[in-house]
Amino acid sequence: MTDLFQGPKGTRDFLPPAMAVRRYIEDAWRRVSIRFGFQEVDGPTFEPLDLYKVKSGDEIVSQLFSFTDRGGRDLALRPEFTPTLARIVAQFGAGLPKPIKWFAIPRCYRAEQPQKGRLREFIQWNVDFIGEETLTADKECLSVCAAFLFEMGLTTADFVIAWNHRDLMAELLVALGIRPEKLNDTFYVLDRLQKLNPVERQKLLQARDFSVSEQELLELFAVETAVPAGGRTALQDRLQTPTARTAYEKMMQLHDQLVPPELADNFRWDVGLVRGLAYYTGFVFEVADARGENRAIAGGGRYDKLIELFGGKPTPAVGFGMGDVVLEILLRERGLLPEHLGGGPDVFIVNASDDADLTAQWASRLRRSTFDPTVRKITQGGLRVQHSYRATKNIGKLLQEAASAQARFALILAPDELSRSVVKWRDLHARSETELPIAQAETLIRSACLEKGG
RNA sequence: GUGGAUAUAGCUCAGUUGGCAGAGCGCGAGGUUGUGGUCCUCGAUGUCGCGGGUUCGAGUCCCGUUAUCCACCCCA
Repeated sequence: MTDLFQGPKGTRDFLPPAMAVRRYIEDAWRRVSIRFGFQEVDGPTFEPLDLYKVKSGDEIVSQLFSFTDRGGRDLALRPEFTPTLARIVAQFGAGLPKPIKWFAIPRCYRAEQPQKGRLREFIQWNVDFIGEETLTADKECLSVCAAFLFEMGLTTADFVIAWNHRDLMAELLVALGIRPEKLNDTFYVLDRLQKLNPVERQKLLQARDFSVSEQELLELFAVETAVPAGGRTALQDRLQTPTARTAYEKMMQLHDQLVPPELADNFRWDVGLVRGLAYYTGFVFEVADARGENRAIAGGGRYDKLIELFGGKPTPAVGFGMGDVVLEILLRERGLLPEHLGGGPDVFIVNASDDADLTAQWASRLRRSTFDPTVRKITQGGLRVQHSYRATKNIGKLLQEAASAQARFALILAPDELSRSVVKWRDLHARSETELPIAQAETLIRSACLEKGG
């Protein structure tokens, strides 16, 4: 015990129940992506270190797991997928039909301090819409994201989507009196103002050297974030110049153009939303727990310059990522993880006869699938078959094992029936039983399993 | 990186002023010569996270260390 190795800090072991949950989530990601016409891709788990240094931002770079190979090349485990995607598109995009609609389910790595919802190794669903500069692409990303959340049983009461637009926001801020050279500081401050109390806010604003009128304006933003469309607010009262009014109007128009109808109630312009990734160019969004209890569920935005930065043709792109860790916590908290994920076998063989070989014979017959070479497809799938590895012929005990394995049917091989050339076929859910003539048993069993929703 | 809490069986945990290492669940074998998650009996598994100190004696007190959880920073 004391000498056992433990998994590295911030990693997980997936025993069968945990693996079943992971598969449940990944399958849904894949299913929804494909339904919207996205195709799955993947890339290497590690990349040149410089790929992330160029444009991901200091925060990401400080969390990289990096190493040097024997040829002296600096490499890093991928902390996110977007740079890999942009690299691939920069290299191969020219020959691909546009738009490119891709999704990926990569494992990613960040060397940060593990905590609730944040680990050092996680799985992140990525959906990217590349080569389309109109809002159609942004909207479709929002719709895919929402469709998945609904698919898992979440409702508009469970999550909110906050959005912002960096360029329009900059325009608005300048029009409202922020000095252009203070824009970066302003974004930095806006991102955290709402989480601070008035005294802390004051300190932060003074530390960043804002003028009195700038401080007053930012204080307003701090109090009034996530402005609902249409409502008259203190911010609207500040729109005294035509340019300010225009900038604000553009923002509101964008809101109306972006919002998917099914999300009207929980789609909000959030002046405090900036997002740390340095490659985002305009529209950005983040999906949050409506109860405010968890970390961001998903986040994304436009990165129109990243592909050309990696040497590709100028290509507009928008996408988002969703991590498995927070999502699983959220689904668990809301009671939305089904029980018995993974399911049990179709047939559990209970062999109470003296012939131990019978178990293997029946198992191999039922497991067999039929491959048709002319259509290059499996035309009849093999059944999922299990049996006991214990010596006992106690039918009660063996049925108990069948039940705890979540089997749907039990095939009972016992001396009395075998001497009459029949087997017993028990429906473990209905607790009903019939006899099948051995000669037709395989056919009857296959159709029974198929009927039961196989 | 910084702070707080925690660490005892596979899991969840109890363990009194320092005095023989415990329960429940799970796991294994059996109880009825052939029918279910129940019941009964029996069984295995521990250097009490690791290292040091105090003491006649440490799971218990002290110091260090590692890991986990929570929070900060930031975000999937």
